[in-house]
Amino acid sequence: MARAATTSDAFNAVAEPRRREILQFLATGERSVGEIVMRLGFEQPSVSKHLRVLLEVKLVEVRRDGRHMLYRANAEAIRPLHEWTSTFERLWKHQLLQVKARAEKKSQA
Amino acid sequence: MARAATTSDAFNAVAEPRRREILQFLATGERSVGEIVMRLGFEQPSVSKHLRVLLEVKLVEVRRDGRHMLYRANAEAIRPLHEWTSTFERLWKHQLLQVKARAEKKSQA
DNA sequence: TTGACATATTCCTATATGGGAATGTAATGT
DNA sequence: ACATTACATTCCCATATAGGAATATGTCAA
Repeated sequence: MARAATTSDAFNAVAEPRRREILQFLATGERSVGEIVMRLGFEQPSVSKHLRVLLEVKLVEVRRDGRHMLYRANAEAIRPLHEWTSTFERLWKHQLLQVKARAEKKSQA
Repeated sequence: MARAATTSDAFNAVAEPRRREILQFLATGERSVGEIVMRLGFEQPSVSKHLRVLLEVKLVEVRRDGRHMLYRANAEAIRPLHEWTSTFERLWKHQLLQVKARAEKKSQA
């Protein structure tokens, strides 16, 4: 088997850095494709293709306004990622304390 | 260009579901490859290969114990993901309230 | 040394990508 | 009807998988 499709879930969709940039820009509000192109400086077809992927996994939603397509982030679809990473929160806080403890022990010696 | 390498960063590495399963299992403590194989039921070479990817992006660390290789999660490497998703937290809370508000308005009508 | 155990690597292949370039489609103004 | 604006889609291609099978490497025990 090959790698899972980018459209298979939010995890795969946001693996692409440009899609993350687009999402973060959309987090500031509804934007047209042209505004995204202007702001991020990607090629227009590239932006459209990335938006399509984001749309398929419901990370964004669209509505038409004349000839403009207005995209907005659907934050709800990012929650699963947030929750998955949260299961490690306890762990990294713990690990940070250990690192600190070792550092302090060293500075004493 | 093709898709970015799975080893290019934590985002790409955790896009693969089996790697997420491995990481979550390792969050419960240090484990040998054999224990991971037993617990998750993947082929041993598959586990080794996934661990290699996780290792390259520093999502796990290893130490040898006799013929066993003991892997552990490095939670610190997951933090960037957590923080990225956190930037949308405000947004989804807001969006949830909107959904609720609409629902209540409807039930009144 | 030999064998058994634990893990890693290599080879193979089907498949999905992301960018570039070109083209298609939809909506508006005149 | 036609030109223009705003997006979307298609075609092409180099590249990186993930799994399966087989094999290599490393460690210990007798």
